[in-house]
Amino acid sequence: MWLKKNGLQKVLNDIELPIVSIIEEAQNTGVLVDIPYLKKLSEEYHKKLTSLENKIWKLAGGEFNINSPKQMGEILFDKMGLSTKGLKKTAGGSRSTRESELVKLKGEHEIIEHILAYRELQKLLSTYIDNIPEMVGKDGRLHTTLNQTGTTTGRMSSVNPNMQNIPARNGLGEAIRSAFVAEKGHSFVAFDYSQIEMRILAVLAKDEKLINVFKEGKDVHSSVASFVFGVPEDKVTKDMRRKAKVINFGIIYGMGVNSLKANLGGTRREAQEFYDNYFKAFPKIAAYFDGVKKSANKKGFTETIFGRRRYFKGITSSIPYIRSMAERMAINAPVQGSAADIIKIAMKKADDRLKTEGLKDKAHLLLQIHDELIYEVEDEAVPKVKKIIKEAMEHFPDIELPLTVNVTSGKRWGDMK
DNA sequence: CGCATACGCGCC
DNA sequence: AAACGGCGCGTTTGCG
Repeated sequence: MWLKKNGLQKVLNDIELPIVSIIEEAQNTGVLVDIPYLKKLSEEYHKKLTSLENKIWKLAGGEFNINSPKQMGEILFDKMGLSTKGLKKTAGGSRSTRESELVKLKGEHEIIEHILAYRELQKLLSTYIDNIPEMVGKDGRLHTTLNQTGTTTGRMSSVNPNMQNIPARNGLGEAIRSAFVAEKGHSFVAFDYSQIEMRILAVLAKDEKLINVFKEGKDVHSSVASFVFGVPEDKVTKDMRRKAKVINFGIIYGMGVNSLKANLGGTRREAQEFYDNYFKAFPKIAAYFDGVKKSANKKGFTETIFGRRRYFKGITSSIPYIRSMAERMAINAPVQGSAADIIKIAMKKADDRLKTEGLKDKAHLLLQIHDELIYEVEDEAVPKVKKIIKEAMEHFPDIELPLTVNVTSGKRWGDMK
């Protein structure tokens, strides 16, 4: 009754319920882990960690707990007298020692680079390398728990361990991903939506310019740069594209002028001008954001394309900080949530296709990582599976622009092409 | 001793 | 490079 009243029956029936068993299967399947590989990595990294620890203690002129931000602040700013000018405070009012602040001190003392290197290794060892082997089951596979309704926006989450935040970016991260391997005679096949949140923004805002960028298969950052800077596409410089990328990325999080300035560098004026030019180039997006805020303020919730709601506290607050935060959440929720809806629907469609094609026992879903599905597939079935799952994920005839899926495969998660 | 926070940091 | 939106988790620290 309550669901019907809130118009969420379809979200439950058409999106969530059909994937309950699919998620359960993925959990039961698990991911095969190369434990000896992790043990070797652990030894290697622990050696480096110890060496860095000694170097840091030497430069600091004494031993302390490098893992303690409190002690780190006292050493750097009190004992060693490094400048705190322009450094951010933590939420609790202490001098922050997070990476973004420490890099500002790189020129002041060589200890900084060693601290950053230590932090990176410590994080990888404690969270992943030394932890994961203990969680691997008797079957040699790691079985995460995927929380289907773990977030306010509609995304899933993953716990014990969180398989959605396994390192991916830097060189060391790749080394960790390589610990996850496909069964003999199988490969990983990964399908990821390209720029899905920008595409959803284009759809939600009904912005023909942005919709056309995707219809024509153009590079979204270069195209947006061309519109915002008012130059032809072949005159878009590297720096223009970089700036457009920052604003494209920030816009779906409800970014304001201040955070744009912080992220672009330069003066407030320049940031304001760039910000204004963006919304001048995309007036439909400005109008859409305005409408979302107004509607959230009036109704107390936002909706995704498929009717999933998120309710907000603070959207009517008179405290600017509280209200701005709620407004940023309100801007982001339909975008992030619609993407979550789409991939959940795609999970069901992909599963149906595997069944009708008789491939259900040759391809198993392992993970969903927000805009990406990862399967383990029998080698001989890989080409067929690539084709049909890509099709299933891209087939959204009611969405008025193409949803593009990139496909990669490999024997190790850290080595996908 | 266990538990809750603060902090920092991994992912999309 | 970081991180406005969304998460989970390890370590430290302070408290009961």
